[in-house]
Amino acid sequence: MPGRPLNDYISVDCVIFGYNGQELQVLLVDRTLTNNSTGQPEFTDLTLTGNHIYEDETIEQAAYRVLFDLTGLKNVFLDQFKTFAHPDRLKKENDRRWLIHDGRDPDKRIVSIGYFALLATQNITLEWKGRNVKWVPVSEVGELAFDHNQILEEALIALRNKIKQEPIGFELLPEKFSLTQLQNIYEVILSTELDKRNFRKKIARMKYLIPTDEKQTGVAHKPARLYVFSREVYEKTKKELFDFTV
Amino acid sequence: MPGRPLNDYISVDCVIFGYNGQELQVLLVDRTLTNNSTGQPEFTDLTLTGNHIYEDETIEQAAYRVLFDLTGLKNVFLDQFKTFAHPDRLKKENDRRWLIHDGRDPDKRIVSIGYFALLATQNITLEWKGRNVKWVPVSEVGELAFDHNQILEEALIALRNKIKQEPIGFELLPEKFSLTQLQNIYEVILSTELDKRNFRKKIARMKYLIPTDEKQTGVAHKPARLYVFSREVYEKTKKELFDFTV
DNA sequence: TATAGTTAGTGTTGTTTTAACACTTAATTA
DNA sequence: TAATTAAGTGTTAAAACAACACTAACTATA
Repeated sequence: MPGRPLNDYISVDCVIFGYNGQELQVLLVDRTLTNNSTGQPEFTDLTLTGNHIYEDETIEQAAYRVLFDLTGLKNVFLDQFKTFAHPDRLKKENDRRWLIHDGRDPDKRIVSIGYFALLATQNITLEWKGRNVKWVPVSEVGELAFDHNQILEEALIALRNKIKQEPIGFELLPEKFSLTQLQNIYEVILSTELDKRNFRKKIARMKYLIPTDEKQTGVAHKPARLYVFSREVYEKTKKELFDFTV
Repeated sequence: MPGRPLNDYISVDCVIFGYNGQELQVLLVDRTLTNNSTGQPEFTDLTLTGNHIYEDETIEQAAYRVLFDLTGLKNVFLDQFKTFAHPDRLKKENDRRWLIHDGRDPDKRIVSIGYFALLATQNITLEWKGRNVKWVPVSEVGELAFDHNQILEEALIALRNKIKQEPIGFELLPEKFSLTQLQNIYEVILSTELDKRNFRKKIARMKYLIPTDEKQTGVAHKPARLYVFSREVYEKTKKELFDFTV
C-alpha cells in the first residue's frame, strides 16, 4: 500500500546500467505513441525510469522501490549522484510532448533526484507498469524526453568517478565471473585499454577478489577461472588505503 | 528583484567551510531566542545557511546566490554533494522549535539540496539578512536544527573524497599561500599527518602550484615562499592522470 | 648586538607500484 | 588431429612512496 506522493514536483530518476558482455547499456522506458491510421510513430518518447517519492519513505527507499518494481531485485548497487531542476526542464522544444505523461503543469518544473544503479542483467525479467522497457547501448542512446540526456551524461561521469575509487565493476556481472569479463567492464566504462597482466597483478594485490574452483563451461577455448567478490575482505582492506592529490 | 520561490518545500543548503590557520570551520546562522525576562536563551537554534530556489534560476544559481548574499563573493568553490529528504526531518524531537522559522507546516518535510563551499576567510564581511552569523570549528559543532548535523556530516565526507581527487585545498587560502599552510589544510581535513618533504615532492610533480617571488612578512622565523595555483596548468595536466581501483 | 626561538627548506635510500612487452596452455570445432 | 580462440603467466626499467634529520633565515629579547 503505497502512500501519497510527497510532492508532485519531486521525483527520483534511476539511470540503470547493465552490461551485455560487450557494451555498457542503459535501461529506457519507451512510451512512443503510434498513430492509429498511419501506423507511424507520432513521436518517440524514451525516458529513464523514475517515480515520485511517497510520504513515508526516504529518497533512497523511493529509488530502491523503482528498481524493485522493475526488476524484482532488492540488493542492487545504487548511488545518488546529482539533483536536477533546470528552469526550462519542461519547456524543451516547446511542444506538447512533455504533457502527455501525467498532465502536470508544464510551467512547473520537476526536481529530479538522480540515482544510478548497476545490474547484473542475466536472467532478470523486466516489468514496468505494463510499459515497454528495453536495454539500449549507451553509445546508441538518441534523444530522450525531458532533460534525461543530461541526467544520463552526469550519471556516466559519476559512474566513471566512482569506479576509479571503489571496486564496483563486479556489480554488473553474475556472482561468479572471470577476470577478463571484469577487465572488459573497466575498459568499456573508462574508454581505455588495459594490459592483461598488469590488471591481474593489481587484482592480486587487492585481496577481495577470491578465486573459486569453478571454470567457465561451453567456451571454445581455454576456460577461465571464476572469481567472487568478498565484501568482508574489502571492508577490511579499504581502511588501509590512503592517497590524495595535492 | 528575486522571483517567487519555485516551491516552498525545496531549498538549497550550503555548508560553508573556512580555515582559520588551525582548524576547519563551518559557518552557522544563530537564531537563538533570548527570553526577555530571564535573559537566558530559550533554546539554541543553529542552522546552516540556505534558501529556496527561485522560479527563474537553476539550483546552482540559488546556491551561488546564498553565498553571494552572505559574503559578497562570486567566484567561490561550490559543489553539490547530496540531496536530503528524510520523512521525519521536521519532526525531530517533536518540539515547537522547528516551527519558528517561517511557519511551514511541520508535517510537510523539506527537500534539501546540499552544497558545500570553500571560502578564503580573510577579510570578508559577513552579512546574512540581519542575522547572527559565525564561524564554528567543525570539531566543536553541537546540535543543529533540522537534520543539519547529518547534512554537515555528509558534507565532510564529500569534502574528504573531493580533496583526495582534486586540488581544492588552496580554495581555503588567500591567493598567495605557503606550502606549510596548504599542507596543514590537508592534515586537518584528512585527519592525518603528512611528511613535509614528501608533501613538497608531490607538489613539485604537479606543475600547477607556481612559486612567486614573494615571501611571508612579519613572522618571527624564516619567512615562507608564497605560491599561487595555476588553473591553466591544472586543466592541462589533469587530463594526463589516470588510475583506478579494481 | 648576540643569542634564543621558531618555522622554512632541502636529499637519500629502500620498497612498492607502474608500464611495457610475448609465449604457452586448454578447451572447442572442423 | 589440426586449427582456432581466449586464458594465464614473469621480467625489467622507471616512477612513486615512505621514512628519516639537519641547516637557513627571520624576529624578539636580553
